[in-house]
Amino acid sequence: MYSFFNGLVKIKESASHLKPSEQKVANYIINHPQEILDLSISKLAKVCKVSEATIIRMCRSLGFKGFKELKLNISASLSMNETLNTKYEDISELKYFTEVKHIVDFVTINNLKSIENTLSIIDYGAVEQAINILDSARKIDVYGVGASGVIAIDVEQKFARINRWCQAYPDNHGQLTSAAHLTDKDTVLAISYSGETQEVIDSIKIAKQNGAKIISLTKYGKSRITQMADVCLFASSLEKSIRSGAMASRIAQLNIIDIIYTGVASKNYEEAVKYLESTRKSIKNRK
Amino acid sequence: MYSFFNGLVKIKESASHLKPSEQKVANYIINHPQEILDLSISKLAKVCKVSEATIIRMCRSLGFKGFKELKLNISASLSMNETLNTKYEDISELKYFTEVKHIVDFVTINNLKSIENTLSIIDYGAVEQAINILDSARKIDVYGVGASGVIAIDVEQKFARINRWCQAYPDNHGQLTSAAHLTDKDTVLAISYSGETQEVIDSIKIAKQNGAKIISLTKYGKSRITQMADVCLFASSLEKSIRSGAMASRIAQLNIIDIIYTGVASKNYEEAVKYLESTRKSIKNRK
DNA sequence: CACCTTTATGAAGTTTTATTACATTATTTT
DNA sequence: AAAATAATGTAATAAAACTTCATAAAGGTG
Repeated sequence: MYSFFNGLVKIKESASHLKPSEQKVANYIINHPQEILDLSISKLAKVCKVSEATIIRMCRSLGFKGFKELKLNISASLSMNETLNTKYEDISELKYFTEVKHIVDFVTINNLKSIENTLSIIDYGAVEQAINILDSARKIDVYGVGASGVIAIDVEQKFARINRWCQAYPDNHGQLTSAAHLTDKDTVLAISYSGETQEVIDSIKIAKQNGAKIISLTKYGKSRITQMADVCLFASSLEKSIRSGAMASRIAQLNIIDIIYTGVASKNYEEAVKYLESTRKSIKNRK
Repeated sequence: MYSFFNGLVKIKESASHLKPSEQKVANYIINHPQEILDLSISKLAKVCKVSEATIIRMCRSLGFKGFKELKLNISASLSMNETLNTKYEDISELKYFTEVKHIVDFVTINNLKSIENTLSIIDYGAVEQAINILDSARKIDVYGVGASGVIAIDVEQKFARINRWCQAYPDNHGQLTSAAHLTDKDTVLAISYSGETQEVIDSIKIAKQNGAKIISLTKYGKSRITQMADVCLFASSLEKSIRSGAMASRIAQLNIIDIIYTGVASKNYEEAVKYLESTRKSIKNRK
């Protein structure tokens, strides 16, 4: 059975155990993987200055049935890398699009990439801490204005489903009022892409004075909010242009929210399933 | 440059435009992509009961140089799917997780997949229509309750950035009131994952009576809302368990929202850039 | 250090696979 | 129903992959 185990990686790993002339071929492949796909054995033999038989032998040494299988594997490897490495830059600006399909690709790639990038900078320790803090909180306040306010509301809804006391405050007045009443048993989830939103900063200052724990969710990097937070969560910061208005970062932030929500729910598995089930039923009956 | 149109998708898309005997081959490939990689032209011809020449012609019709290129492409497609397909089924239920990393993977893969799946069922024509309708609307009403209400608010914020009159109504009362005032120059964007939310149905009924256009955003498939809508947009319906509470579909819906928003913004490129710029400035000054 | 053994490589031939050119059959049009 | 056009298949050709066997290089042994 054909396996997708990254052909190129396999070659790189095993190259040193090959015979000298086989190594010549392996190295050529490592350096020109894309080109190989267009080359026949005889041409490749010529470029590498080895015989065709050597190439076949190399394929076998690497565990492939033959040259064809090697090529298929390399093609698969390349596509896998490509999938994960698409040039994010190329598409981060709003353009004048002539085709709907281009818009779809533009937006979708941005969103997919932002989730992937967020994943690449994730700090598992911080996620775990955040989950624990939220899990043991008496009340969870969620602060965020503008686009982050939408996320805050999403958090409130999610935690409501598993019967947690969680309230979103998308406006400064509500934030300040609530922060004033918090205790050391409570937690604030502060959402701000820039990490510099004044309203949120003012509010968590008060929350902190009252002993509440602060969890921040911002773009990657130091900011006034991260400096005040007990635990910092980050969403991809690669989005360059607010001009694009695409706000892919928001989707990455939601992904993080989903993660910590799932973490809390899973820590209380039995209970969570029960609540989710009754939430589901009560929504269904409304129809 | 990265393209979503990997070999298999290309085949699926174009299969219907092929000549009958070529279709036989295309269908076989779609159903047994993995197997193709091990088959020679003559063997494939035999299984499909067509001539070898037909196969070559099909490859050309699909835009490949020949059979070899097609095979390489399929191999690449499969690996790409594999990269993103990792055990989707296995993880669609909330579990008791022992490792934070498992939670992160669980949630992230679900979210990535839901965007991907949404893309695979996208109807470009409908997207284009939706963009045109929204672009020319005097006022845009966005209806959605619960989780969809959060999305509705997101839409409002997005369109506000490019200076469109767009209002979210996450509650039934507001929806009904606004619907009563709509005209045939207006558009309603109706968001409901199930497509059966009573509040939304009631509201768009009134909007329709007043001549407003209806665009729906629901899970894939027929529903009461889609039947009333002029244009139907769909987000992946693969999410099996409401129990998971992960609501990956929401992220897929946001992706669709981003797409139509970007479409409208791009149709008015100069203007949009201007508004986005002034939005950015005014937010910045607040800090 | 000459001889043998083992290992590595290449040249030429064989088989398989892909592709082309042309013939035949079906389908449409007038 | 005949002519024109499109679709498909057959058989020949070209190209590629793979095998076999010969030869050369390296390494060890009496």
